[in-house]
Amino acid sequence: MILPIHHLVRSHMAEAVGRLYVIPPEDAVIVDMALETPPRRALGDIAVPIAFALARRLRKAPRAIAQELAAALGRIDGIARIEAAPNGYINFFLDRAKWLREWASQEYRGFRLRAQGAALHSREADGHGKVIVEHTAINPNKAAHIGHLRNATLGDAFGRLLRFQGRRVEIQNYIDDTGVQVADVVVGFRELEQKSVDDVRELAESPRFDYYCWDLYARVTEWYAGDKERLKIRVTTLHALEHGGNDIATMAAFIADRIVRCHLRTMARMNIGYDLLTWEGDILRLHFWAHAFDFLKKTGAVYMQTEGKLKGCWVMRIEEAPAEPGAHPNTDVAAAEPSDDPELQETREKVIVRSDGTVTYVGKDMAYQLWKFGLLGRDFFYREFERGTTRTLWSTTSDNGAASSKPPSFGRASMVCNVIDTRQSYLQKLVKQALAVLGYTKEAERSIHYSYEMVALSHETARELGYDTSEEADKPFVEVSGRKGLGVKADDLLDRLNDKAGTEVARRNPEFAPDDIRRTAEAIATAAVRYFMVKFSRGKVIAFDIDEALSFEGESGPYLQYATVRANNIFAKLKDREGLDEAAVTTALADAPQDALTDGSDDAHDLWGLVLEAARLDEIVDQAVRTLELSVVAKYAFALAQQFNGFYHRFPILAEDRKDVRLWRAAAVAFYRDQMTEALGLMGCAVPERM
RNA sequence: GCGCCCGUAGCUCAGUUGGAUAGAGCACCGGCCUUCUAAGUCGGAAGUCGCAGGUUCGAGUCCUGCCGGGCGCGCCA
Repeated sequence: MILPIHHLVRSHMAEAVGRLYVIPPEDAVIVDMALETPPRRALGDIAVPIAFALARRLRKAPRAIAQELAAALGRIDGIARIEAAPNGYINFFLDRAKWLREWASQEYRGFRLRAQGAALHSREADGHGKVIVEHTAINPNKAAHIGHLRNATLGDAFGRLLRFQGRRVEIQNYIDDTGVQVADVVVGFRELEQKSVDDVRELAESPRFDYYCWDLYARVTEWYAGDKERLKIRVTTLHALEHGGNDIATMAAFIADRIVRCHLRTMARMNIGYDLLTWEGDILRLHFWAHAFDFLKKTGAVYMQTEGKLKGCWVMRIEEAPAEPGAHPNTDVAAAEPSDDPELQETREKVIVRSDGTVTYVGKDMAYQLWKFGLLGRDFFYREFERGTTRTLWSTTSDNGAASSKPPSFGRASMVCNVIDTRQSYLQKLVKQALAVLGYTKEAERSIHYSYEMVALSHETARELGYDTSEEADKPFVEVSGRKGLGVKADDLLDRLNDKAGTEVARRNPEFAPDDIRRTAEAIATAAVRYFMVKFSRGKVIAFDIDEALSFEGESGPYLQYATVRANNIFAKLKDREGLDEAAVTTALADAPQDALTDGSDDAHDLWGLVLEAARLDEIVDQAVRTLELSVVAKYAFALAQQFNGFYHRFPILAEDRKDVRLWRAAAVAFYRDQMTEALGLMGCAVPERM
């Protein structure tokens, strides 16, 4: 695709700049050389604005520099022409026929796309090893809601992008099975419903056990609010849970297991899967924290506070944000000088171990993060949790007896991405800092908090769900609260989308069997949700509106699918009516005249424009990974689909009489279809055969 | 108080490491189905890019200050 060509252009430019102006390759002007895509094909395919950067240094007009460089570049294989634009850009025109022949060829399809990405990235020193992406991490005490869908969709897609780039990826789902939320549901069953472990087992056989717990959890929250004394029961439950070996712990373990299975089913509907479930209970039982604690104590990263409010706690000093060099001259002084204000002093210490000896949440997270990098010196045992058709889901275990003798290698990553909403930024920063304090600066750098904003509800949707929104009338959206049972359950949303898509599919395809309708509707529903979740930038609060999410029109997943199905239909018809398959089309390109691509007409530019845009997928993925911004993939795919639809309406293929024109158009569509399918795949969306 | 994020068309949002004429979707108005699926397409109307300075050949984008909104800063998780 386009990145290898970028590489080619870059290296030739660097050579020419070095030769003409005696500038070494490590100079910033060459290292930071930007490549752009000109706004119109008539202007070129790749633009280099380097003459602007050189203008000041050389005391010369950008235009003159561009002209000198363009002349100095000479011939480059795969580049048809190089032009200095009057405004100072250097524009490269690709050899259209050469590249389209290559990209549309059968050999280029499928695995070669990935192989190329892999080859490219092996050149990068960084990120050689495995990348762990942790996402989902839903408390296993109730059904998943739309907020969880945003997390899982982002995490899953991010993992797919990394794999596309040829990196090794391990997807982990962290299960907090010993936390307050699970304890609360246990309290609900025992105190509010007087249920035994066996009663709960029986109840879990009914469908949608997760929905049952959703309501129960909301009731428990209310029950606590009714009498604060009742919170003591939560504390004793929590202790029993952490201790293990009792009825409470048995019930909690059972609930967590069943709810996790519910979550896995929900996520499977979204094409989301995992490599490993990591259970907090296992971290506890295998004493990961004790090891991490020794480590932190030895290095002095945490120390016992002997006076003040935090007396008796093990604390970590919190580093103030380091001053940007030259940003604020005063900041360095302020940071270096210890404050005399005792209040301020205290805010700079974070409790890691409480005075009663129990470890805080962030402490456990530090131990977990150390394990992810293979720095803890301890490991879990592993067991198979579920065997799927394409991959086996593994789970940690602390029970050596239940462990598999030959598990794959987990952990020991060279980079770790934690997909967690932005409200946990502070804590994630602490985890990162702990690594740095321990001397693992490289690992600290490669601890990435993939943060994103929350999903709220639009006022209309909140009202539709029957919630009183008068309290938040002045806010632009209504916050989701799992505690109050407020929110849209993921499965409910998917059910509604399935129904709606099913109706539409049945209407358009009367010949479909019920099974075809169901399968197609599921693919459409999934694409609708997934696209909706990635199309916004991660830093934006989504005010979830049910009608907007249910829409199959405009900028939506189904639009992208539709624009791909159409392309496939062309080839289906070509084969049906004329027995002409894609391989025949692409081989015939070898000696087809190139006028349709290169005669300088608007039609030729439009044809090539579709091809070039489709070729940019690898560039877009690169940008998305670099900026942790998946919406660029969504926006790119949508724009590409729009471009194709415009092409589709203007340029017939089946009804085109000119043989060569027809061939080039078909080749362009084939390549577009491959790239679009790949792009949709990166977002976890399938392309139905018909829709 | 401190830290992070957001502010672009009526609404919801794009706008790449600063670069060629600020773009989409929805909603609104008007065309296009004997033609490769109208979940589509073409056209129209709609913007002091929150405000004020600054840096630059060039600022929606970078810097400073302010205004408005969100989130975080616990011996909760």
